[in-house]
Amino acid sequence: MDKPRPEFAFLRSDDFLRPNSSVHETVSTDQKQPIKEMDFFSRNNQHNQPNEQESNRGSSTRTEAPAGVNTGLNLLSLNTGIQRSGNDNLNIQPKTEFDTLQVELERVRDENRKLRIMLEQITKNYSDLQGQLLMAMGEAARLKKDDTTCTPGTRQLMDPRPSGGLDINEASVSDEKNQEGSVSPANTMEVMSNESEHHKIPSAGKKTCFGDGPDQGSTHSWGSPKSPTVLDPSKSEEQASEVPFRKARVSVRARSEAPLISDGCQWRKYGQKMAKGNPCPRAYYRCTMAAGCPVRKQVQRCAEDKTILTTTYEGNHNHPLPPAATAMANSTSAAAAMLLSGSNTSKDALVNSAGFFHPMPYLSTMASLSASAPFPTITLDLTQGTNPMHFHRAPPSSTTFPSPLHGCPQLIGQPLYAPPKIPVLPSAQMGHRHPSMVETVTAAITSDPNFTAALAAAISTIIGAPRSSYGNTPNSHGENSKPFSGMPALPGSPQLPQSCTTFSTN
DNA sequence: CGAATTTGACCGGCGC
DNA sequence: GCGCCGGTCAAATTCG
Repeated sequence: MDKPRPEFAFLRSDDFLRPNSSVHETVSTDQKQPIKEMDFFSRNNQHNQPNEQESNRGSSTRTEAPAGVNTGLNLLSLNTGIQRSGNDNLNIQPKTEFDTLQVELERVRDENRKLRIMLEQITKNYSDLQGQLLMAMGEAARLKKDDTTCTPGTRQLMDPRPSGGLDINEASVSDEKNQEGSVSPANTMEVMSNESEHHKIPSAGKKTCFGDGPDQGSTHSWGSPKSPTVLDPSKSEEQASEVPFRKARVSVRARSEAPLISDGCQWRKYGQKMAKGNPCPRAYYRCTMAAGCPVRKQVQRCAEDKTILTTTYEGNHNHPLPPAATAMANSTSAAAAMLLSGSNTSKDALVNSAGFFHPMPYLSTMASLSASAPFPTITLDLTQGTNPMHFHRAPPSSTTFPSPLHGCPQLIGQPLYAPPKIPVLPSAQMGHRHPSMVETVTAAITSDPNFTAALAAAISTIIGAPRSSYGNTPNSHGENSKPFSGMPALPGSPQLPQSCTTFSTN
C-alpha cells in the first residue's frame, strides 16, 4: 500500500532555491541526492557564520523561493554560479575536476546550511503555533471551568513540561530541540494526553472514569497513555488518581473507497461486528507498531453514504510515531484536547476556539463534539470539502469548531501523492493578523502527512542522524520491530512520539 | 510456516 | 433477571 515517497523531492533545496539551476548538470537528480547533500553538510557543520562569498554573490544569482515561501530567512542562493571567478577562499581555478568538486562541495554546504536554517525556522514556527493553540485552548477551558473544576488540568495544558505522570515517552521526547521555544509537538501531545485524563466528562459515565485501574494491566488498558514498562511505581498512585477518564475518542470521517485509511501506523484487525443501525460491519483494529500499544481504532462505513469512512481512534500511542503518522496526531490530538479541556463544552468553547483558529487557514474542516456518547468523542468531518471556516450544524448536544485537520486530498482516497496544498488565504479568513508564509507553509505541512514525513525525514537527516550514520537510517529502533516504509521515528523531527491519534492517508 | 484475518463465542454494561 | 449491544478474545482459516 505504501508507495515510494517521491515527496522527498520537495525537500530538495534545489526545488526551493534554484528551480532552473544549471547545477543539475553536475548534481545528480537522483532521489537520493538530498541525503548525499546532507552528508556533506553533516561533515561540515563548522560554517554557521555567514559566508561572504555567498553574500556577495547572492543577489545576482538568486533564484526565487517557491511561491511565496517567505521564511524570513536570507535564502540566498547558492551559486548557481559555479562559474564564479575570483573565489575568495577557493582561490583556485575551478578547472580541474577536483576543484570543481570542491566548489560543488562548498555550494552544497551552503545549501544545506540554508536548508537547515529554513527547516529550523519552520519547526520553530510550528512549535510556536502549537504553543499558541494550547494556550488558547487552555485559556478557553479555564475560563469555562474555573468555577467548577480544576485548574490543574488547564494549567497543565498550558504547561509545556512533561507532566509527571505520564510519560512513557518522556525519554523519547527528550530531544532538546523539542524543549526550546514554546510547546513542542511532542510535549504537546504529552500534555494533551495528560489533559485528557484530568477532565471529567460527566456523561462519560463510570465506564470512562477513574478507575479502570484493574484494567490497566489487561488488554482493556487501551486508552491509558502509560506504558507498563516505564511506569514509575512511585507515581502510579498519583497517576491513578489523575485518570478521571481515558477513553476520549477522535472520530474522523473521510471519503475513501479504500476499506481502510492508511494513517502511518500499523494496525491489526482483531474483530468485526455488525453494528446496530448500520448494514456495514464495524472493524476493530489495534496498533501493532509497538508491543502493548493501547491504541485502537474502529472503522466503519457510513450507512447513508458508503463512500464515507469513519475511523475512530482511541488511546495514546506508547511509542514514537513515524513522521507520516504525526501530522494528524497533532491535529486530532488538538481536537481531543479541545474536547477534553472544554469538556462540558459549549458555545463558549466554540467561540473561543473559532476565534483563535481563524488566523489559521488550514483549519478548515469541521469537528463535532459529543459528550453524550458513551465516550466523549470528537468527530472530525473531512467530507465537507474544502470550505474553510464552514460551520456545519451539530446536534444540540454537541458543539462544533474548526478542526485542525485540513481536508487534504489524500483523505479522499486518492492514492497518489500530491504536493501539499498551501491553503489560499482569503483576507476575510485571515482575521486580524496576516500570517507569515512560514505559518502557511507550516499549515501546509501539518495538513499533509506525506509532506510532513518527507520533511521530517530530511530534518532527521540533518539533525537527528548521527554523523556516523547519516543518510539512510537503518531501522534499529527496538520499539519498532517492523520497518515503517523507510520512515523511522525521528528524534529530531517535529514528530510526536506520543499522540492521541494518528491519521493520514497514503 | 509464520503472520494476518476471519468469525463465532464470550463478557460486561445498560435499559427495560 | 433478561435481552440487547458493543467490544474483545481466540481458534480456525487464509495469505504471502
